[in-house]
Amino acid sequence: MPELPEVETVRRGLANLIIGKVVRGEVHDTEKGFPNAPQDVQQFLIGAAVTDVRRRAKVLMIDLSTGYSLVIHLKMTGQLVFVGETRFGAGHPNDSLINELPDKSTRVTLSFNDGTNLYFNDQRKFGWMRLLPTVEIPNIPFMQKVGPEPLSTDFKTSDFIQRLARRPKTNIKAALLDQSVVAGIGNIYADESLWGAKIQPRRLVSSLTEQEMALLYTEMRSVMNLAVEKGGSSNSTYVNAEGKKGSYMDFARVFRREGLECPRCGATIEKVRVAGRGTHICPVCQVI
DNA sequence: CACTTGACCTGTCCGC
DNA sequence: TGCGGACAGGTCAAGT
Repeated sequence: MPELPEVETVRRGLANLIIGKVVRGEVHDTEKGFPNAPQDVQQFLIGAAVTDVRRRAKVLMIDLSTGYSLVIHLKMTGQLVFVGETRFGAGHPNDSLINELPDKSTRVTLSFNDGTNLYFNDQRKFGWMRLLPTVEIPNIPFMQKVGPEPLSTDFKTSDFIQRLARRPKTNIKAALLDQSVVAGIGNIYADESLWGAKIQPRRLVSSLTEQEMALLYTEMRSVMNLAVEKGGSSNSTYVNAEGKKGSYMDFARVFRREGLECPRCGATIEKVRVAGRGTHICPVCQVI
């Protein structure tokens, strides 16, 4: 799932579904001891009510009435799937989840006292979930170094340009993926934003003009806004617990469109490797 | 120090 | 069909 728009979509769904619910029990896989020491789970999680669901960068926070929070990073393949007490009708995309979860990718199951469940699934096990005092969250290393929220009204073009300038000798794609520059951009929206600004991903940050960076700022925000509006991108059959499926991929201009026509100039989109990641470009309009 | 590369995992897809 | 390798919506540690 998860870049900023996907995590924000999960956040909105969870906020609608679990705020006010009380945690009845928690089962986690013993391999990595999620989400925390058993005594903390017993004391600060079981019996706690969910008071809020927040997001910072790609990190979700489920705040609890005990002053603790579940802090979650989905990394590459993490999912939070809510399964309600009401059966969906046959044929509904979520119908099968009721019988199929938990499955082998389920790392944590949270059960609520009304019989509903929230499953943290993560095929590749890169993701994590930690139970922490809410006030301690800003002190974890990730929060200490993460950059500003790109869609915040406080985040101006000049901030973007100044932050990019801290990484002059790296390429612009790596800089966009660097969470300390701006929070929440990942591989999909980096490629989409660079295409929008007609910037070749391998360009060194120091080679960009102020105009190019300003255009990139505008394109990046517009891509992120559209993606949030569309519920993010889904490349599998996964749908969230509200039955909504992210549709941004229907609007993607380059991402996973190699071999197809550039919607701007008609040239054939290519897939290359930049900053260690698969990277989609129009070789004609994203000039060196 | 800034920057790049591998490691962390499992599953899937693609070519032989 | 079987098998090896590349690759995947992210981040961190270790290397240059």
